[in-house]
Amino acid sequence: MTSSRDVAKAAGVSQATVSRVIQGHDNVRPETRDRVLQAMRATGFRPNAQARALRTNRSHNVAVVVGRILNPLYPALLEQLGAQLFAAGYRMTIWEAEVGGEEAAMDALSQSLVDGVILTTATKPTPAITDAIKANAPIVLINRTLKGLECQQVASDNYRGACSVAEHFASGGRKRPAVISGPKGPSTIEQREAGYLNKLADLDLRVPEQYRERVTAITHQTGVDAARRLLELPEPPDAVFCANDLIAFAAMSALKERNLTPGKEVWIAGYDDVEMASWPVFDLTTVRQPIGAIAREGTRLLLDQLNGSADVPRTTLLANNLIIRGTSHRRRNEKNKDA
Amino acid sequence: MTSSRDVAKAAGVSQATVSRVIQGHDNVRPETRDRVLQAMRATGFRPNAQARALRTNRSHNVAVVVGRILNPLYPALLEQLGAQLFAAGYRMTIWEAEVGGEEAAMDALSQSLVDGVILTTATKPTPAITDAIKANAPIVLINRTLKGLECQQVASDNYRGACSVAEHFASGGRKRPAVISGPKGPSTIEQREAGYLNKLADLDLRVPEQYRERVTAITHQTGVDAARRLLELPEPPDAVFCANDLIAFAAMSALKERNLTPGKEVWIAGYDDVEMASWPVFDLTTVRQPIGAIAREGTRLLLDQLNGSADVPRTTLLANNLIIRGTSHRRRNEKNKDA
DNA sequence: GTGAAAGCGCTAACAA
DNA sequence: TTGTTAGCGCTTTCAC
Repeated sequence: MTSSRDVAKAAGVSQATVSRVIQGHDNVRPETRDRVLQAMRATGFRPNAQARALRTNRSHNVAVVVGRILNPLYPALLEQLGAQLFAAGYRMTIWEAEVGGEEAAMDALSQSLVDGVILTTATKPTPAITDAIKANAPIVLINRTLKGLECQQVASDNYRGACSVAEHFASGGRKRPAVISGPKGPSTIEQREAGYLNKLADLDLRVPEQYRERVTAITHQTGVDAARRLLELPEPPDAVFCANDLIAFAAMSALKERNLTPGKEVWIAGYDDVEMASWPVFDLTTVRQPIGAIAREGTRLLLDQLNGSADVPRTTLLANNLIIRGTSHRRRNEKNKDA
Repeated sequence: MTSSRDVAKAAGVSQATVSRVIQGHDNVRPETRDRVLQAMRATGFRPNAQARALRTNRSHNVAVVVGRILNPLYPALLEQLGAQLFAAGYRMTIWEAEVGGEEAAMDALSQSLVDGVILTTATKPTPAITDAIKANAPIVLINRTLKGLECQQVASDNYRGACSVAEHFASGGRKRPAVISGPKGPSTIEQREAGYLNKLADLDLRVPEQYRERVTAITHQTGVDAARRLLELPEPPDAVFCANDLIAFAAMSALKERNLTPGKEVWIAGYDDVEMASWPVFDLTTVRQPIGAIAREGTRLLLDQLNGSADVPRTTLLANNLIIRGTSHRRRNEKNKDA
């Protein structure tokens, strides 16, 4: 490993000058700079990032904490986050919450391994989180929000997104709407459930207890089971809103078992608009989250904080879009009703 | 930020002793150790990982380079890799090859930012890769292999896996097998195609040119298009082997368009056995890759190299398993034929 | 415009 | 068992 000292020797300058060239300072005579660059190339020099990080107390590394990375929403989110951070000169390290990644990320923060943390799946304000935020550490919550936490939070408006599903069901003449919700905890799930049920109530559609299913873990199997329970009822629902697309796909499996066609006897709607939702086999009505915008805004807020230009902490909610596809169909003369 | 020096002062010992306690050396009197630990807690001390990394020249960080993270195979692979590395005391940074991540990861390696690199989607020996390997840098290729590269490589045996599909098709009485292959380059794709075609030839089943489709990018749409072209032929194939599960799902979409049932008129097989393949809606015959074993073996080889106990570079191929599901069905009396 | 010198927070000889 | 000391490779005053 050649160091800046070696380069200095080779170029016949001081090590400090090499450092200036590395950083692109303009107070170096062009001729000198060229000589140094030459020497760098000749020696195959690469500045040691650890040393720089130690000196500047900046690692240019951001930790992103995710939940089960197998949910296709997260890869999409990560891709966006990675691109945003990369563009800003940061690297992204990924930490899985399920295996203690959340605490580990906070640890990394206090060890100066990462400059900031983006939490995408925070479900409760653990001591690790609240302590760090109290210490004014650069932490941003995206996707899921947490009430009463004094930090920047960015999510999509899951409540209103779910409302739009309720309206869609109602305007489509659905009389027995049901819901398959997810685990208690994640704000996303809770708000979708609340938005859907409240809006339906506004529209004079009560959702009885037996039409309210809940999976405790988001897997295909649990989704299928929940949907089966609904379909086995004496009077099955004629529309099912699912906590997310994965559950909706599972519900479609359950319909298929009974030779029911989504969009005919039973309408189905999901949430997220993961890529698969648009595949012809699924053609799923769902609510699209502005993943790109969430990632962009979250990154921006974190970088602002790192640059000291932090705004006052607030929760930003971005608008969602109902995407109507084949699993729910409005009759033609109703098209104007819900403009 | 409190440093080890602060702790030393608080505990009334030298900074070196604090360092010993941090590292768990046993040549510290228990009483002294306790005093130091006490002081650590009191001051909220966290050792600075950058400083340690600079000193030891070990970052305990491994870069994993992936391709399009949206292919569900990669999240699964990453999850396994992350768990393995975490268990060994390493963190994982993820780099996307598509946005220059491969070069960037090599850069990070030469900057001592990461201790090693795991490439999951290497398609050709770029100068960055070959130079690094020539310099004996800790680099391991998994999933995709590269001929003639002097480093540890771990993959599943895609050639033989594809052979088993060919045998399955043949023993099921398929007469007009086709293939939808993927982009040229990735060893996985090429070997699947070769294994399938060669084995079919062995079995006296030639695959004519018009039965050999190829998508240039792995997306649902390109897969649908390729499958359509096959189905529009005067005499369409009665079995299609797809480069991976994503393409197979797309082929199923194309069948559905024409009201064909996968497993009846046309058999479909994929590759990877991503989670969705087992969903009732797909119920896809496919070849399961031993993702866990690949991750485990790849991690082991990298860590060996980091510990100086490196073996001679070789390419390890792990066995794959044909998973027969609903998109291909053998008649009962043929069940024994291909034991 | 350039160099000398101090030091980021830690590890690891070496001494005692 | 503990302390002293010398750096790891860089950035950043402060002189000149």
